[in-house]
Amino acid sequence: MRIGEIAALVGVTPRAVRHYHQSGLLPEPPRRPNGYREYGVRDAVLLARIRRLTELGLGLDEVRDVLADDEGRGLVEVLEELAEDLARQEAVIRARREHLTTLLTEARAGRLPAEGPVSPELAALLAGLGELPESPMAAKDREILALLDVVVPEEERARLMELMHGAAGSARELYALLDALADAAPDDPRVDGAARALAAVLPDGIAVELPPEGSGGLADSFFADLAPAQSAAVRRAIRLAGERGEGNR
Amino acid sequence: MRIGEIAALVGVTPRAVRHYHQSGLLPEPPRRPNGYREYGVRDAVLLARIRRLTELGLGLDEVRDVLADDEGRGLVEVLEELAEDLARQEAVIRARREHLTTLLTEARAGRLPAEGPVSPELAALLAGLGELPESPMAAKDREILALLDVVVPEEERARLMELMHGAAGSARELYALLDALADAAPDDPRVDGAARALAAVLPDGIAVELPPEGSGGLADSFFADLAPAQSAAVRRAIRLAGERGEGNR
DNA sequence: GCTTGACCTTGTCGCAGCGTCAGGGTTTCT
DNA sequence: AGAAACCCTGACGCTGCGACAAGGTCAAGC
Repeated sequence: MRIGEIAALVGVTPRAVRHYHQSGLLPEPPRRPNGYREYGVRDAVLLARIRRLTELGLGLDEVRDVLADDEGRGLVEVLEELAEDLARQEAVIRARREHLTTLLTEARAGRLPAEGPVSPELAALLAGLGELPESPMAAKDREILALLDVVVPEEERARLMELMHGAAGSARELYALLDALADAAPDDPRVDGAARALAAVLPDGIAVELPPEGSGGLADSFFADLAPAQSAAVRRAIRLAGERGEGNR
Repeated sequence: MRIGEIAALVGVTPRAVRHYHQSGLLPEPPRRPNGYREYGVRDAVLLARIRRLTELGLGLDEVRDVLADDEGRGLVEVLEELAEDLARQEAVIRARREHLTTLLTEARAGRLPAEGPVSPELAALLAGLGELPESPMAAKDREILALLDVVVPEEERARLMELMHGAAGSARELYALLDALADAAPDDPRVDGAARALAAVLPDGIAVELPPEGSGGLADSFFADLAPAQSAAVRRAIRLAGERGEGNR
């Protein structure tokens, strides 16, 4: 048989057969005078074995090991390992799939968050915020929330989103207050009002959960991303909430 | 933030971030005087989006498309496509896993066929053959059966194995008869007896199902792989069964 | 001042399992 | 005789980074 025949017979491509030769899985058969490879039954038998093993999901080097082993002792080990591997893979895929289907039903039912697919918790929060008037601050806030969604470890996500739900009611006014500060100076008289309003919805302990300022990292970048007056308002709000927390304790 | 910080924040490696730069997924941020990249909040937001999407299983170019699209229209399409893909993958993996677990229980229960993992049908047949005395012909037959197991399409496998089950009863004697011909000449008187015995268990129509001789391919290789007298016996057996089939019709 | 260690930079190779050219020769059918 | 269908070797491509190499930079401790 020539390479095309044996390949078709066993159900692989000629290229794959050559590849197996190259990687030493299948010995090179004798050549005809014209240089063509000439295969016999034992090659087909071996190739079929290779195919069965690769179809199970073994890598080529594992196949080589199993074939070399000659006695099924090693095979069982490899198969067990493979079974575990497949179990893991299936779990991953199923999780992805479930996530995906919920996302898809959400997306088809109404809107999907423009920030891309997010955790169910955050999706609920964003849906609760609903349709707010056009607001740069709101947009920024949604982005930050989506970022936190990735940053915060899963265990704490629920708690965090709980806190946010408390603030959701006054979201519209807070956004308006902060938007008004977009072009204001840091000592604008409206900064104080915005800070108080914001502090009212912040949880008491928030100051200690945040890394101190100036230590680099996300917090500083966050403030740098806001307009000066906005940044001042948020900073003051956090300080207020922090002092209130200490007073309570 | 420097690259290590943003990477840790979002939960990827610095290498991945650079890779996203290279492939245009994430714009290069400004550099500090020393050449370090300096990231801001918007980069983190974008990177988090990328991570969410890749975690769903999208490829990087799909991520790019989705991000460029800016409106979720394309996203839904991509997600649907991905969902189908995942469904297929899961099916494949589950099938593999089931096959694997049956194989493993078989292997642990007693023996697994030395030919490697085979279809359940063939496994049953081989188990039925049981422990035969040491026989080169038996070994060759098992190899050929394992080959056929891969060659024959799934629909016909059951039928084929049925036929083989009919012959399993007389397997021991047939192997002995053929083994005896290993070093015999093609005109050895024992060829005739072996041919008759073999023909008795062959199905009537077999001659027409086989490709004609000399047409190349598996059949010729098969005969070439046998000793001359063995090959003569098998050929004659097939002819006998064929004539008997015609006579009956 | 000097070293150490933890960062950062660019650039390159490697990986699994083949698919897919490119650039040639052979066989076979018409 | 020409076209179609095979075969050969050799080389690059693909995915999503990991893992070097061969440096520069910065903060801390001696």
